[in-house]
Amino acid sequence: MSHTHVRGTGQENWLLAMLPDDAYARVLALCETIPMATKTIVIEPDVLIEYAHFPITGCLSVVALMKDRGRVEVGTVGWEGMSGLSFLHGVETTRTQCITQVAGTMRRITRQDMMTELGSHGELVGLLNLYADVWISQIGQGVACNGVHSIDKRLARWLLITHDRVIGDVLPLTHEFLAVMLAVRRASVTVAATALQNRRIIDYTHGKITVLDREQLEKATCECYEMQRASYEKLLPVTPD
Amino acid sequence: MSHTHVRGTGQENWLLAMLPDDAYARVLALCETIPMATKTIVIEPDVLIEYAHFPITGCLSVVALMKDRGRVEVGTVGWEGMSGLSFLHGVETTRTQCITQVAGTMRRITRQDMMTELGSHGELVGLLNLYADVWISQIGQGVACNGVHSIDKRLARWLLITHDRVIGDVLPLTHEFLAVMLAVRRASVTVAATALQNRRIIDYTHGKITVLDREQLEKATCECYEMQRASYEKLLPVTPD
DNA sequence: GCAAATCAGTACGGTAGCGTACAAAATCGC
DNA sequence: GCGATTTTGTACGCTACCGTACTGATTTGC
Repeated sequence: MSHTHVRGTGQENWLLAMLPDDAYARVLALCETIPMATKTIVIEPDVLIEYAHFPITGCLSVVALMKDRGRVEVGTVGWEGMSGLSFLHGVETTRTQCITQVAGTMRRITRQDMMTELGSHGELVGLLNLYADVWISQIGQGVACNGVHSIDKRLARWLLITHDRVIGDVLPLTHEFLAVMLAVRRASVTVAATALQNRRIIDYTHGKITVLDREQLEKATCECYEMQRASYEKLLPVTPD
Repeated sequence: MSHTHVRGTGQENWLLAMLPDDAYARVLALCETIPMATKTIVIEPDVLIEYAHFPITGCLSVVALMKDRGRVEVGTVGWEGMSGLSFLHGVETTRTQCITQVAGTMRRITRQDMMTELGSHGELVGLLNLYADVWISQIGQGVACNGVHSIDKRLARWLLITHDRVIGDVLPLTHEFLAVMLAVRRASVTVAATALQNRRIIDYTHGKITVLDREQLEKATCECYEMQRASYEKLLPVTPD
């Protein structure tokens, strides 16, 4: 494991794992644990949010839908976070879509159970507050990065972020999908990815990108990855392993 | 007033104005009301936040500082909002800078008074929760917009956002400053601004941009302005005037 | 095992925006 | 009012990325 690598255990979502025992038991009893297939839409824009999702493996993507049918990723949610953060703020719809990016196992809780839990006990509220702060930092850095950095660097950042959120070194992602996430042409992704492959930093076959040399990948990206990672570590100290 | 135009009264910050009388009196007693000069830095990255600021007139800008000394605006705070939103989440530092963009009058409250207020009473917490949700929507749309829209459109959006936050139609902004905010060259701003001026949509002399035809300006921008405005209006219903 | 579908490689002209530079115009300090 | 400073106008070659399109490679479905 690289020194800067933050990885989930694949056993439990971080927010849930950090709950004290009694709160954990209480919240877990409200959750359903389900497999989530790629491209499942878990939140539609401006539609009452049905569930909050806590990924254990796999990850979700928060996506802004543009009028011209364009789509741009705003942020990524993995084992460290939750979809439906609006619930924390007492809001039950959002203007962005949330879609499964990498299939995995997730716990989900209904809107009503979530609102009841948040209204009656403070443990989860405290953790979600920390997560909200991190989320704001993340997407703030995303605004800046999308404004000024090249596709090469943004691709590397995106691979690192996803690598942090899956188990293993294989990311089930097509160039087409990456293009949507980075808001660039599919062809641009192919060019950037080919460059990384030629440098033996990644390898890929159809729909599967393998991270070969994470250290070099970190060197190939912009500062934004490090910023984003640091904002997690400030607030979400990783349990020793 | 244009049909889509949301403007402050210049008398009070919206978050404070929406407080019930007793809470308003209590919070106001904790605030200091001060003039704020352009370019005053109110929050430094990773430094303990001293105050939360509630603009009454003028506005603040949240800016990401890049390692190469580049700067990119993440979002804008005016009469509808507050700097130091982290306090809501129990966090006392942030990774972005907050700087005065347009001089004005603001109320400020110390970290300790703010934390005490948030911990002991719920009225302000409720409003800040709504504002946090709006803020997240705003910067999410900013991620998308910076990713895909042209400088022309982004400039128009930025002028509209600022116009919504100042009293009158004169925005005291130089091209140089706008360039930082949009993360583009100063020369690019001049070209885009000149085009708007030729169309009689704006006028400017050194450091002062005047909005002449707001309706056309709205037509010249991308959907992102409308999205951002809508997210305010959903949560912050404007008092009738 | 073969057809259909998906995914990846590559190319080419077009253009938005960059870095840089320099000069003109407006404003400020005194 | 005059020099110094700030702000704006404009130009030029350059690069990254776009839109589009076509081909080839791999996987999937049956």
